[in-house]
Amino acid sequence: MSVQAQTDQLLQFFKIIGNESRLKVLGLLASDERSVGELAILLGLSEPTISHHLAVLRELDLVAMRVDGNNHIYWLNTTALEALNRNIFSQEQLATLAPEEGGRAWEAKVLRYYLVDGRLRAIPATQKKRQIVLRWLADQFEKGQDLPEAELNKRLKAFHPDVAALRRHLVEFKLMERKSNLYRRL
Amino acid sequence: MSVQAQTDQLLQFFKIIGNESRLKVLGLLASDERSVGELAILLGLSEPTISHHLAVLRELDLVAMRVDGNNHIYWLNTTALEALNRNIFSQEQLATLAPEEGGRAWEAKVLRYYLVDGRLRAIPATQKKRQIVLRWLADQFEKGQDLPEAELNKRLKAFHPDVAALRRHLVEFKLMERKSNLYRRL
DNA sequence: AATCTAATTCGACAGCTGTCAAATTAGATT
DNA sequence: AATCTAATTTGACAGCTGTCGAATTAGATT
Repeated sequence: MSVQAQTDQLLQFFKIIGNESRLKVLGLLASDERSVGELAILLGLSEPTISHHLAVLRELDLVAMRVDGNNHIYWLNTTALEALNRNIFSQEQLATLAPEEGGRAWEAKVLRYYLVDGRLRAIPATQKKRQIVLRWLADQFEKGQDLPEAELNKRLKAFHPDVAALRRHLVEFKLMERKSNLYRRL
Repeated sequence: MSVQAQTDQLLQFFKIIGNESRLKVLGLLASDERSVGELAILLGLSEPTISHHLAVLRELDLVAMRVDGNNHIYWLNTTALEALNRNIFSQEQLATLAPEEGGRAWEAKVLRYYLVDGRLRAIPATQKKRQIVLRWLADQFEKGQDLPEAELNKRLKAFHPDVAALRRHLVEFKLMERKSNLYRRL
Protein backbone atom coordinates (compact mmCIF):
# COMPACT_ATOMS: atom_id res chain seq x y z
CA MET A 1 0.00 0.00 0.00
CA SER A 2 1.35 3.41 -0.94
CA VAL A 3 2.10 5.97 1.73
CA GLN A 4 -0.53 8.24 0.31
CA ALA A 5 -3.18 5.55 0.41
CA GLN A 6 -2.21 4.70 3.94
CA THR A 7 -2.53 8.31 5.01
CA ASP A 8 -5.89 8.60 3.37
CA GLN A 9 -7.25 5.48 4.96
CA LEU A 10 -6.06 6.45 8.40
CA LEU A 11 -7.29 9.98 7.99
CA GLN A 12 -10.67 8.78 6.84
CA PHE A 13 -10.90 6.55 9.84
CA PHE A 14 -10.08 9.31 12.31
CA LYS A 15 -12.53 11.63 10.66
CA ILE A 16 -15.27 9.10 10.93
CA ILE A 17 -14.84 8.27 14.58
CA GLY A 18 -14.05 11.86 15.47
CA ASN A 19 -17.74 12.48 15.88
CA GLU A 20 -19.65 12.15 19.09
CA SER A 21 -22.68 10.38 17.73
CA ARG A 22 -20.76 7.85 15.72
CA LEU A 23 -18.40 7.12 18.57
CA LYS A 24 -21.38 6.50 20.82
CA VAL A 25 -23.00 4.26 18.27
CA LEU A 26 -19.84 2.18 18.22
CA GLY A 27 -19.88 2.17 22.00
CA LEU A 28 -23.42 0.85 22.11
CA LEU A 29 -22.84 -1.77 19.46
CA ALA A 30 -19.78 -2.93 21.34
CA SER A 31 -22.02 -4.37 24.03
CA ASP A 32 -24.91 -5.59 21.90
CA GLU A 33 -26.42 -5.47 18.45
CA ARG A 34 -29.17 -2.91 17.92
CA SER A 35 -31.79 -1.81 15.44
CA VAL A 36 -31.84 1.69 13.99
CA GLY A 37 -34.81 2.74 16.09
CA GLU A 38 -33.22 1.53 19.28
CA LEU A 39 -30.07 3.47 18.63
CA ALA A 40 -32.13 6.54 17.81
CA ILE A 41 -33.89 6.46 21.16
CA LEU A 42 -30.80 5.58 23.13
CA LEU A 43 -28.89 8.48 21.67
CA GLY A 44 -31.76 10.92 21.47
CA LEU A 45 -31.39 11.41 17.74
CA SER A 46 -33.74 10.99 14.81
CA GLU A 47 -33.79 7.79 12.80
CA PRO A 48 -32.58 9.47 9.62
CA THR A 49 -29.57 10.77 11.48
CA ILE A 50 -28.74 7.35 12.86
CA SER A 51 -29.29 5.81 9.49
CA HIS A 52 -26.89 8.29 7.99
CA HIS A 53 -24.17 7.57 10.53
CA LEU A 54 -24.58 3.84 10.13
CA ALA A 55 -24.14 4.16 6.39
CA VAL A 56 -20.87 5.96 6.99
CA LEU A 57 -19.69 3.35 9.46
CA ARG A 58 -20.67 0.55 7.10
CA GLU A 59 -18.56 2.07 4.34
CA LEU A 60 -15.49 1.61 6.50
CA ASP A 61 -16.63 -1.89 7.39
CA LEU A 62 -16.77 -0.98 11.04
CA VAL A 63 -20.30 -2.32 11.38
CA ALA A 64 -22.37 -4.92 9.59
CA MET A 65 -26.12 -5.29 9.13
CA ARG A 66 -28.68 -8.04 8.81
CA VAL A 67 -32.37 -7.76 8.04
CA ASP A 68 -34.80 -9.16 10.58
CA GLY A 69 -38.43 -8.56 9.68
CA ASN A 70 -38.82 -4.84 9.31
CA ASN A 71 -35.81 -4.19 11.48
CA HIS A 72 -32.28 -3.69 10.33
CA ILE A 73 -29.98 -5.01 13.00
CA TYR A 74 -26.49 -3.57 13.16
CA TRP A 75 -23.54 -4.99 14.98
CA LEU A 76 -19.86 -4.27 15.44
CA ASN A 77 -17.31 -5.71 13.07
CA THR A 78 -14.74 -6.53 15.70
CA THR A 79 -12.11 -7.86 13.33
CA ALA A 80 -11.94 -4.58 11.47
CA LEU A 81 -11.33 -2.78 14.74
CA GLU A 82 -8.68 -5.16 15.92
CA ALA A 83 -6.81 -4.64 12.71
CA LEU A 84 -6.62 -0.95 13.44
CA ASN A 85 -5.67 -1.40 17.05
CA ARG A 86 -2.05 -2.34 16.54
CA ASN A 87 0.57 0.35 16.81
CA ILE A 88 -1.28 3.05 15.01
CA PHE A 89 0.34 5.72 17.05
CA SER A 90 3.87 4.45 17.27
CA GLN A 91 6.29 7.11 16.25
CA GLU A 92 7.68 5.06 13.41
CA GLN A 93 4.23 4.50 12.02
CA LEU A 94 3.46 8.16 12.30
CA ALA A 95 6.66 9.09 10.52
CA THR A 96 5.48 7.23 7.44
CA LEU A 97 2.66 9.71 7.26
CA ALA A 98 4.99 12.58 6.51
CA PRO A 99 3.96 14.07 3.16
CA GLU A 100 7.28 13.04 1.64
CA GLU A 101 10.69 12.23 2.93
CA GLY A 102 11.04 15.18 5.26
CA GLY A 103 14.73 15.88 4.95
CA ARG A 104 15.37 16.40 1.26
CA ALA A 105 11.88 17.63 0.56
CA TRP A 106 12.51 20.73 2.58
CA GLU A 107 15.15 22.23 0.31
CA ALA A 108 13.25 21.23 -2.77
CA LYS A 109 10.11 22.92 -1.56
CA VAL A 110 11.89 26.11 -0.70
CA LEU A 111 13.40 26.23 -4.18
CA ARG A 112 10.13 25.37 -5.82
CA TYR A 113 8.51 28.20 -3.93
CA TYR A 114 11.04 30.92 -4.70
CA LEU A 115 11.80 29.94 -8.29
CA VAL A 116 9.28 30.89 -10.93
CA ASP A 117 10.28 30.45 -14.55
CA GLY A 118 13.93 30.32 -13.61
CA ARG A 119 13.74 33.68 -11.83
CA LEU A 120 13.59 34.52 -8.13
CA ARG A 121 10.20 35.61 -6.84
CA ALA A 122 12.11 37.32 -4.02
CA ILE A 123 15.23 37.03 -1.94
CA PRO A 124 14.23 35.03 1.12
CA ALA A 125 14.37 37.00 4.33
CA THR A 126 15.24 34.14 6.65
CA GLN A 127 18.81 32.93 6.74
CA LYS A 128 17.90 29.30 6.34
CA LYS A 129 15.87 29.80 3.20
CA ARG A 130 18.18 32.44 1.83
CA GLN A 131 21.10 30.08 2.06
CA ILE A 132 19.23 27.43 0.10
CA VAL A 133 18.30 29.83 -2.67
CA LEU A 134 21.72 31.39 -2.82
CA ARG A 135 23.37 27.99 -3.00
CA TRP A 136 21.22 27.22 -5.98
CA LEU A 137 22.11 30.54 -7.52
CA ALA A 138 25.82 29.88 -7.07
CA ASP A 139 25.39 26.54 -8.81
CA GLN A 140 24.39 28.43 -11.93
CA PHE A 141 28.04 29.50 -12.20
CA GLU A 142 30.94 27.27 -13.05
CA LYS A 143 33.33 26.51 -10.22
CA GLY A 144 36.59 28.47 -10.20
CA GLN A 145 35.30 30.74 -12.92
CA ASP A 146 36.41 34.41 -12.77
CA LEU A 147 33.99 37.17 -13.74
CA PRO A 148 34.33 40.96 -13.86
CA GLU A 149 31.65 42.73 -11.84
CA ALA A 150 29.89 44.07 -14.92
CA GLU A 151 29.60 40.58 -16.39
CA LEU A 152 28.40 39.14 -13.10
CA ASN A 153 25.73 41.83 -12.76
CA LYS A 154 24.47 41.10 -16.24
CA ARG A 155 24.03 37.42 -15.48
CA LEU A 156 22.54 38.00 -12.03
CA LYS A 157 19.96 40.35 -13.51
CA ALA A 158 18.41 37.35 -15.22
CA PHE A 159 17.47 36.04 -11.79
CA HIS A 160 16.54 39.11 -9.77
CA PRO A 161 16.70 42.90 -10.20
CA ASP A 162 18.54 43.57 -6.94
CA VAL A 163 21.90 42.39 -8.18
CA ALA A 164 23.79 44.26 -5.49
CA ALA A 165 22.06 42.27 -2.77
CA LEU A 166 22.69 39.02 -4.59
CA ARG A 167 26.40 39.82 -4.94
CA ARG A 168 26.68 40.68 -1.29
CA HIS A 169 24.90 37.53 -0.14
CA LEU A 170 26.99 35.31 -2.41
CA VAL A 171 30.08 36.61 -0.69
CA GLU A 172 28.50 36.41 2.77
CA PHE A 173 27.79 32.72 2.36
CA LYS A 174 31.30 32.17 0.99
CA LEU A 175 29.91 30.97 -2.29
CA MET A 176 31.97 33.54 -4.17
CA GLU A 177 34.98 35.64 -3.33
CA ARG A 178 35.97 39.06 -4.54
CA LYS A 179 39.51 39.89 -5.66
CA SER A 180 39.95 43.50 -6.76
CA ASN A 181 37.37 43.68 -9.56
CA LEU A 182 37.00 39.98 -10.19
CA TYR A 183 34.44 37.59 -8.68
CA ARG A 184 35.25 33.92 -8.46
CA ARG A 185 32.90 31.04 -7.83
CA LEU A 186 34.24 28.90 -4.98
CA MET B 1 -11.79 9.07 35.54
CA SER B 2 -15.51 9.11 34.82
CA VAL B 3 -16.88 7.44 31.73
CA GLN B 4 -18.08 10.75 30.45
CA ALA B 5 -14.68 12.37 30.87
CA GLN B 6 -13.05 9.43 29.17
CA THR B 7 -15.41 9.70 26.23
CA ASP B 8 -14.79 13.39 25.92
CA GLN B 9 -11.05 13.05 25.99
CA LEU B 10 -11.01 10.30 23.42
CA LEU B 11 -13.47 12.12 21.23
CA GLN B 12 -11.45 15.29 21.42
CA PHE B 13 -8.37 13.39 20.43
CA PHE B 14 -10.00 11.83 17.40
CA LYS B 15 -11.42 15.13 16.31
CA ILE B 16 -8.04 16.75 16.49
CA ILE B 17 -6.16 14.20 14.48
CA GLY B 18 -9.05 13.67 12.10
CA ASN B 19 -7.75 16.52 10.01
CA GLU B 20 -5.39 16.18 7.10
CA SER B 21 -3.13 19.10 7.93
CA ARG B 22 -2.74 18.23 11.58
CA LEU B 23 -2.09 14.60 10.82
CA LYS B 24 0.61 15.62 8.37
CA VAL B 25 2.16 17.97 10.90
CA LEU B 26 2.39 15.09 13.33
CA GLY B 27 3.89 12.99 10.57
CA LEU B 28 6.58 15.53 9.88
CA LEU B 29 7.39 16.11 13.52
CA ALA B 30 7.68 12.38 14.00
CA SER B 31 10.90 12.40 12.00
CA ASP B 32 12.34 15.73 13.13
CA GLU B 33 11.58 18.92 14.97
CA ARG B 34 10.55 21.88 12.85
CA SER B 35 9.88 25.60 13.02
CA VAL B 36 6.53 27.08 12.05
CA GLY B 37 7.82 28.47 8.79
CA GLU B 38 9.33 25.16 7.76
CA LEU B 39 6.10 23.34 8.35
CA ALA B 40 4.24 25.99 6.40
CA ILE B 41 6.40 25.52 3.34
CA LEU B 42 6.50 21.75 3.59
CA LEU B 43 2.73 21.54 3.74
CA GLY B 44 1.98 24.40 1.40
CA LEU B 45 -0.04 26.29 3.98
CA SER B 46 0.21 29.77 5.43
CA GLU B 47 2.00 30.38 8.69
CA PRO B 48 -1.14 31.51 10.51
CA THR B 49 -2.79 28.24 9.58
CA ILE B 50 0.13 26.19 10.83
CA SER B 51 0.30 28.28 13.97
CA HIS B 52 -3.36 27.62 14.58
CA HIS B 53 -2.99 23.86 14.19
CA LEU B 54 0.02 23.77 16.44
CA ALA B 55 -1.89 25.59 19.14
CA VAL B 56 -4.56 22.92 18.95
CA LEU B 57 -2.03 20.12 19.09
CA ARG B 58 -0.27 21.75 22.00
CA GLU B 59 -3.50 21.90 23.97
CA LEU B 60 -3.67 18.12 23.87
CA ASP B 61 0.01 17.92 24.76
CA LEU B 62 0.75 16.13 21.53
CA VAL B 63 3.54 18.55 20.69
CA ALA B 64 5.87 20.78 22.67
CA MET B 65 7.68 23.98 21.77
CA ARG B 66 10.90 25.75 22.57
CA VAL B 67 12.03 29.21 21.53
CA ASP B 68 15.24 29.48 19.55
CA GLY B 69 16.04 33.01 18.46
CA ASN B 70 13.07 34.19 16.46
CA ASN B 71 12.06 30.64 15.68
CA HIS B 72 9.60 28.54 17.59
CA ILE B 73 10.68 24.96 17.30
CA TYR B 74 8.02 22.30 17.72
CA TRP B 75 8.55 18.64 18.36
CA LEU B 76 6.50 15.56 19.02
CA ASN B 77 5.60 14.59 22.56
CA THR B 78 6.10 10.87 22.11
CA THR B 79 5.08 9.86 25.60
CA ALA B 80 1.62 11.35 25.13
CA LEU B 81 1.21 9.31 21.98
CA GLU B 82 2.37 6.10 23.53
CA ALA B 83 -0.15 6.52 26.29
CA LEU B 84 -2.91 6.56 23.71
CA ASN B 85 -1.58 3.67 21.76
CA ARG B 86 -2.67 0.90 24.07
CA ASN B 87 -5.87 -0.93 23.29
CA ILE B 88 -7.93 2.05 22.40
CA PHE B 89 -10.04 0.05 20.05
CA SER B 90 -10.47 -3.12 21.98
CA GLN B 91 -14.10 -4.05 22.16
CA GLU B 92 -14.16 -3.87 25.95
CA GLN B 93 -12.68 -0.43 25.90
CA LEU B 94 -15.17 0.69 23.32
CA ALA B 95 -18.05 -0.67 25.34
CA THR B 96 -17.20 1.69 28.15
CA LEU B 97 -17.96 4.49 25.75
CA ALA B 98 -21.61 3.55 25.59
CA PRO B 99 -23.65 6.54 26.76
CA GLU B 100 -24.88 4.59 29.77
CA GLU B 101 -25.26 0.98 30.69
CA GLY B 102 -26.87 -0.20 27.48
CA GLY B 103 -29.24 -2.85 28.83
CA ARG B 104 -31.36 -1.14 31.43
CA ALA B 105 -31.02 2.24 29.84
CA TRP B 106 -33.00 1.13 26.86
CA GLU B 107 -36.29 0.63 28.66
CA ALA B 108 -35.80 3.76 30.70
CA LYS B 109 -35.20 5.84 27.62
CA VAL B 110 -38.25 4.51 25.87
CA LEU B 111 -40.40 5.39 28.85
CA ARG B 112 -38.79 8.74 29.24
CA TYR B 113 -39.54 9.46 25.63
CA TYR B 114 -43.18 8.40 25.60
CA LEU B 115 -44.12 9.76 29.01
CA VAL B 116 -44.68 13.45 29.32
CA ASP B 117 -46.20 14.73 32.55
CA GLY B 118 -47.47 11.28 33.41
CA ARG B 119 -49.36 10.98 30.12
CA LEU B 120 -48.54 9.08 26.94
CA ARG B 121 -47.30 11.18 24.06
CA ALA B 122 -48.46 8.34 21.79
CA ILE B 123 -48.93 4.60 21.74
CA PRO B 124 -45.69 3.23 20.32
CA ALA B 125 -46.10 1.57 16.96
CA THR B 126 -43.37 -1.00 17.29
CA GLN B 127 -44.02 -4.09 19.35
CA LYS B 128 -40.88 -3.80 21.38
CA LYS B 129 -41.52 -0.26 22.53
CA ARG B 130 -45.25 -0.80 22.89
CA GLN B 131 -44.66 -3.64 25.26
CA ILE B 132 -42.43 -1.52 27.44
CA VAL B 133 -44.92 1.29 27.65
CA LEU B 134 -47.88 -1.03 28.24
CA ARG B 135 -46.03 -2.84 30.96
CA TRP B 136 -45.53 0.46 32.69
CA LEU B 137 -49.18 1.29 32.20
CA ALA B 138 -50.24 -2.01 33.75
CA ASP B 139 -48.04 -1.26 36.72
CA GLN B 140 -50.26 1.71 37.47
CA PHE B 141 -52.94 -0.79 38.49
CA GLU B 142 -52.84 -2.98 41.54
CA LYS B 143 -52.27 -6.64 40.91
CA GLY B 144 -55.36 -8.84 41.09
CA GLN B 145 -57.61 -5.83 41.15
CA ASP B 146 -60.98 -6.10 39.36
CA LEU B 147 -62.41 -3.15 37.49
CA PRO B 148 -65.60 -2.65 35.52
CA GLU B 149 -64.96 -1.40 31.99
CA ALA B 150 -66.37 2.03 32.70
CA GLU B 151 -64.04 2.50 35.65
CA LEU B 152 -61.06 1.22 33.67
CA ASN B 153 -61.82 3.63 30.82
CA LYS B 154 -61.99 6.52 33.20
CA ARG B 155 -58.59 5.75 34.62
CA LEU B 156 -57.00 5.01 31.25
CA LYS B 157 -58.22 8.32 29.92
CA ALA B 158 -55.77 10.01 32.24
CA PHE B 159 -52.96 8.48 30.20
CA HIS B 160 -54.18 8.59 26.61
CA PRO B 161 -57.43 9.40 24.79
CA ASP B 162 -57.59 6.16 22.80
CA VAL B 163 -58.71 4.02 25.70
CA ALA B 164 -60.06 1.29 23.46
CA ALA B 165 -56.63 0.69 22.00
CA LEU B 166 -55.04 0.66 25.43
CA ARG B 167 -57.56 -1.90 26.71
CA ARG B 168 -56.99 -4.13 23.70
CA HIS B 169 -53.20 -3.98 24.03
CA LEU B 170 -53.30 -4.69 27.75
CA VAL B 171 -55.13 -7.90 26.99
CA GLU B 172 -52.91 -8.72 24.03
CA PHE B 173 -49.81 -8.60 26.17
CA LYS B 174 -51.53 -10.65 28.87
CA LEU B 175 -51.18 -7.84 31.32
CA MET B 176 -54.91 -7.88 32.01
CA GLU B 177 -57.69 -10.36 31.37
CA ARG B 178 -61.33 -9.79 30.65
CA LYS B 179 -64.07 -11.75 32.36
CA SER B 180 -67.56 -10.75 31.21
CA ASN B 181 -67.54 -7.06 32.07
CA LEU B 182 -64.68 -7.08 34.53
CA TYR B 183 -60.98 -6.39 33.82
CA ARG B 184 -58.41 -7.85 36.15
CA ARG B 185 -54.75 -6.92 36.42
CA LEU B 186 -52.60 -10.04 36.19
C1' DA C 1 16.95 53.48 19.27
C1' DA C 2 15.40 51.73 14.97
C1' DT C 3 14.68 48.05 11.98
C1' DC C 4 13.84 43.50 10.80
C1' DT C 5 12.14 38.65 11.44
C1' DA C 6 9.20 34.85 12.96
C1' DA C 7 5.28 33.89 15.11
C1' DT C 8 0.79 34.80 16.80
C1' DT C 9 -3.74 36.94 16.98
C1' DC C 10 -7.72 38.87 14.79
C1' DG C 11 -11.42 39.06 11.48
C1' DA C 12 -13.67 37.26 7.72
C1' DC C 13 -15.30 33.83 4.75
C1' DA C 14 -16.20 29.51 2.16
C1' DG C 15 -17.08 24.74 2.48
C1' DC C 16 -18.17 20.85 5.07
C1' DT C 17 -21.09 18.19 8.07
C1' DG C 18 -24.52 16.78 11.45
C1' DT C 19 -29.18 17.25 12.01
C1' DC C 20 -34.17 16.95 11.16
C1' DA C 21 -38.79 16.91 8.51
C1' DA C 22 -40.92 15.16 4.64
C1' DA C 23 -41.20 11.88 1.09
C1' DT C 24 -40.12 7.34 -0.45
C1' DT C 25 -39.01 2.41 -0.35
C1' DA C 26 -39.04 -2.47 0.98
C1' DG C 27 -41.15 -5.74 3.55
C1' DA C 28 -44.49 -7.67 6.82
C1' DT C 29 -49.17 -8.16 8.48
C1' DT C 30 -53.95 -8.00 7.99
C1' DA D 1 -54.97 -6.21 -2.23
C1' DA D 2 -54.57 -2.82 1.32
C1' DT D 3 -52.43 -1.18 5.28
C1' DC D 4 -48.86 -0.63 8.40
C1' DT D 5 -43.95 -0.47 10.02
C1' DA D 6 -38.99 0.36 9.99
C1' DA D 7 -35.61 2.12 7.40
C1' DT D 8 -33.67 4.94 3.91
C1' DT D 9 -33.32 8.88 0.80
C1' DT D 10 -33.87 13.60 -0.25
C1' DG D 11 -33.62 18.46 0.60
C1' DA D 12 -32.65 22.15 3.45
C1' DC D 13 -30.32 24.56 6.93
C1' DA D 14 -27.49 26.00 10.92
C1' DG D 15 -23.13 25.71 13.03
C1' DC D 16 -18.51 24.46 12.96
C1' DT D 17 -13.88 24.67 11.18
C1' DG D 18 -9.91 25.24 8.16
C1' DT D 19 -7.94 28.75 5.67
C1' DC D 20 -5.88 33.18 4.54
C1' DG D 21 -4.67 38.37 4.67
C1' DA D 22 -3.88 42.02 7.71
C1' DA D 23 -2.48 43.68 11.99
C1' DT D 24 0.07 42.90 16.07
C1' DT D 25 3.57 41.12 19.24
C1' DA D 26 8.01 39.51 21.07
C1' DG D 27 12.75 39.18 20.15
C1' DA D 28 16.93 39.67 17.62
C1' DT D 29 20.07 42.39 14.90
C1' DT D 30 21.88 46.51 13.29
